[in-house]
Amino acid sequence: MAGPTNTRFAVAVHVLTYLAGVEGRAASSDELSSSTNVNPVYVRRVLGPLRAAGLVRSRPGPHGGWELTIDARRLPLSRVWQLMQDGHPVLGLHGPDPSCAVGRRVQAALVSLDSRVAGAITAELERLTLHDLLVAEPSPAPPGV
Amino acid sequence: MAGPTNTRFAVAVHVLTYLAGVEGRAASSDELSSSTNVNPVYVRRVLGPLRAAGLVRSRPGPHGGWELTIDARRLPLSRVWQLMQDGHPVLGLHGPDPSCAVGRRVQAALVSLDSRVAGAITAELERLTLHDLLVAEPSPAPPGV
DNA sequence: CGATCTGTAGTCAATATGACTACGAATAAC
DNA sequence: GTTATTCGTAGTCATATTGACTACAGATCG
Repeated sequence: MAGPTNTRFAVAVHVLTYLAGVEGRAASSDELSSSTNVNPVYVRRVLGPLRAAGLVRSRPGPHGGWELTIDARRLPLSRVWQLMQDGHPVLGLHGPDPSCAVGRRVQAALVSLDSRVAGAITAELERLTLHDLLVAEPSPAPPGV
Repeated sequence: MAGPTNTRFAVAVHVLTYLAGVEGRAASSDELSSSTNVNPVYVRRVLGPLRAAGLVRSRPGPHGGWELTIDARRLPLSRVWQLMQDGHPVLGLHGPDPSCAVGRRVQAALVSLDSRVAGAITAELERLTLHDLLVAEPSPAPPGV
């Protein structure tokens, strides 16, 4: 189980925090790209679901870009996680032999377990809002950069 | 965040449940392969860490194979999960621009969040033992197989 | 010895992930 | 209107992960 190689949640949190920090003006996907170090197209693709959920707004054209449309204090990270997870299973599932009773039982148990684990993650992330990240203790700048 | 494509935990749980069900004799990786529907080599690779942790034992030769060496009632699934996870992050991380303060702050927050999420998952899985899977309500056989 | 099984290296195909190019459509400034 | 900016999205490509599969050495039992 080498961890997920998927950075969507991390990028989403990063971008939202960034937007919360520059409240008042819009930030382009190019600007967000520089801070996150991922491709601007990828930024736009990650932000798509967040816009659909009403967390951010985007506008094309000069002085366009992305803006937060929700109070950072009222945005728990669980919301972001759920939007990025989009119902996908947390625990990987296999495809056991359907004619094996043990296989069917384990499979059913794993599916139900997955919901519970997703719930546990949600509950844990519920306790932290975007605003908490904004006021978090800043890390020191790395030396020699 | 398309879920993990990794089935190690699922296979491990499946195999352990299977072994708990045939207590008394050893099951070969070929037999386990049939039930789980994964390659026998993969089964052996998944079981490696579980053996190292003392959950199972293996013996080569005729009538050899794998045996559970621990009471299923005393084996919480969290143990299995931790062994398969092996310290890997649960939330994917990105590599933000180190010269950006927001980036550093978010990065640090995500790392700490990851521990908390892993802890939440562990706590949830702690509540279920291998034995609970053994006595779980069996699913009905799928029709037409 | 010979059959059976594990242990492990190594190859391969399928899939996931993101970087990147490209271009159309929307918007603002002039 | 014209031009510059920025989003929206399709599509390609390199890389990494995953797990199937082959192969074979070593252990064990009859």
